[in-house]
Amino acid sequence: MVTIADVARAAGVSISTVSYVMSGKRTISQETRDRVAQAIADLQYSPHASARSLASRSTNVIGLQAPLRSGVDVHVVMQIVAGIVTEARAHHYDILLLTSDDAAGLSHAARASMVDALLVMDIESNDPRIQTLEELSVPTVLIGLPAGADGLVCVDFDFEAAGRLAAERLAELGHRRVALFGAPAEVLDRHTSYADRLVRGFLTACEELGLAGSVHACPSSDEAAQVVDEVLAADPSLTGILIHNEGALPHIAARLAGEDRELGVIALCPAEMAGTVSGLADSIAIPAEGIGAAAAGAIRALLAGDDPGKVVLLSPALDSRTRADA
Amino acid sequence: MVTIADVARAAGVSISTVSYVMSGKRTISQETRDRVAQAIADLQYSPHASARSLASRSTNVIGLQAPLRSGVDVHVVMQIVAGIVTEARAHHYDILLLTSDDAAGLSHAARASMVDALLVMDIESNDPRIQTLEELSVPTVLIGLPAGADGLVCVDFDFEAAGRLAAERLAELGHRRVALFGAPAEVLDRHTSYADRLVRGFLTACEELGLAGSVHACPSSDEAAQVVDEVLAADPSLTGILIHNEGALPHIAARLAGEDRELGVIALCPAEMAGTVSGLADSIAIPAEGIGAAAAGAIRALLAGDDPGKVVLLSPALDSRTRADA
DNA sequence: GTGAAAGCGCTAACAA
DNA sequence: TTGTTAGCGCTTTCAC
Repeated sequence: MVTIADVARAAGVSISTVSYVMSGKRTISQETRDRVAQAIADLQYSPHASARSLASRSTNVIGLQAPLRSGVDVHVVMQIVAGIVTEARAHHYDILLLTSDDAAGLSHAARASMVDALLVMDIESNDPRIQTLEELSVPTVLIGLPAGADGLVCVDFDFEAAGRLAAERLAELGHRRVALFGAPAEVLDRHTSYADRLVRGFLTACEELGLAGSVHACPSSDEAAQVVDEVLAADPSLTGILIHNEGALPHIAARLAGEDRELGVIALCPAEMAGTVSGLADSIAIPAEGIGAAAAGAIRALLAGDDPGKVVLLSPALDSRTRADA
Repeated sequence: MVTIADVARAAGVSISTVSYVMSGKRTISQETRDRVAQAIADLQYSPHASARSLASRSTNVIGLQAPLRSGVDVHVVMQIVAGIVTEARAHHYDILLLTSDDAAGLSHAARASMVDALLVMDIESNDPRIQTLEELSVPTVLIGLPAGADGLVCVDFDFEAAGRLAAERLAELGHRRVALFGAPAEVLDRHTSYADRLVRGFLTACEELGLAGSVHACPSSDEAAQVVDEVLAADPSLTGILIHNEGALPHIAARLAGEDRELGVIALCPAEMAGTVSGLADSIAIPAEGIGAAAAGAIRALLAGDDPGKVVLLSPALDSRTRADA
């Protein structure tokens, strides 16, 4: 293993000079700087991360708690993580994927000084991890918007506005009876933040607009088609539909393609995924990668002492498609 | 921040005693052990990870390079990662998600002593990272099976055997002209290890069995249906089909449901995903989580000085479904 | 069965 | 502009 002392010796300088060349915290003559840089390159030196963080009291690592299972849309999760990773790399941060999904995992990472900050996904409206996080005094960003988001920075797509937007669009298209085919029951039941907010926005807007709106949990498989069948059968004048379920989307779309009545179908999903399906009147893109980037950006701001804002919500937009299909 | 010195003081013992209580590397009287444990609990002490790894020369962290974009099946990737994470946690390892996807990222993590071992996914048949890894002298496991897997441990599902198995099954069902609808062109073009091996196993077996076999890249969207249309149109006596493309699977299955000829369709995908689709004669499960667990297990063996075996391949199995549908 | 103390490789005063 | 050195919090020899 090559240490800073090896580099110093090779360059004929002291170890602090090497350290200062790397950090730039001191003015160094061009000549020594070159010699040190050369030695570093020659020896393929990388400073020992642990030694550095022990001395500097910072790790350049962000702890990430991400949902790896459950009924979550994997595409969305992956893209959010990709956004986090990209933004993190751009600023020389690494991501520690916490292997525990509870509050204890978070406080352990924090207390053991494994991370400079925490990024927590899959937030529920009343998330048990929040109290722990607030006591922890580690810079923290939540992806989601819990009920009592008191002390913590929250970043997310504005699902509530998206629900509203969809309802308005369906009303505009002339639909009076509308339905949201949403997340699996397990996700709704545990009051996952985004699902809760989408439902709230959708139903509130329906009420304001005088629409008859309903919400239906859907399994993320072709069984979703059965749910759709039942709902359509129960209400022959239901014509407006919002779909928010990655796994169910292709199956629901296929099912609706065979329907007689004049439907208006809006999908809420990543943009590429909307392109995968035909028969949509409209879609609202979930900017998954943007969520991740915004969250990582908020962490950076926090660590830099800047104010990222208490709540950062990415606005939804219609992506009207004038396709001839379906 | 609470340090080992705080614990020692609270328990009325020396620092080294606290350390030995935690590591168990020395016999300690029951009484002192209890006092120390009590102090640790009272103070909510977690040893400083960097200090520990600086002194002990090990991090308890595994570096993971995972594919976050491209045409890869996200479900499979997520499940593999979940398997890794679960197995890692069970043995008190954490996962550092490397934010760079090239060889430089790997060698940096290794040289900076950020990790005890490396786990590399999305291996290509001739992967440029392999040489770097071999020079690195860090315990490494690849998920995939590159051409010159000389010095490194490889773990994966046996895609070659799966291709063979599918061909045999199709032959057994009486099909003489068969097709593999596989990964997107980009994945095949860069010779991703699993795609390469599946094709090889499938075509080799076809030849041995006297089947006319063909391979077709498929986009992971409903455009896959067009590929299927063309292939079926071009060969009216093609009846045996193997599908290996998560995104395309529902669309291809839907397309095939409307076909007149007597088809035999096999899907190669995670088991839950197969349950999502109707019209399958058979399926072969990709034990994604098992792959991750096996890979993490191999890392453990490596770190423990045991021999995980040079190549660990999980065997495929048919999951015949006697469904009445389709 | 327990302590004292020498590092691990680095950063950041302090000194020049 | 550069060097010397005291820690950072832990593990692990020695020593008892």
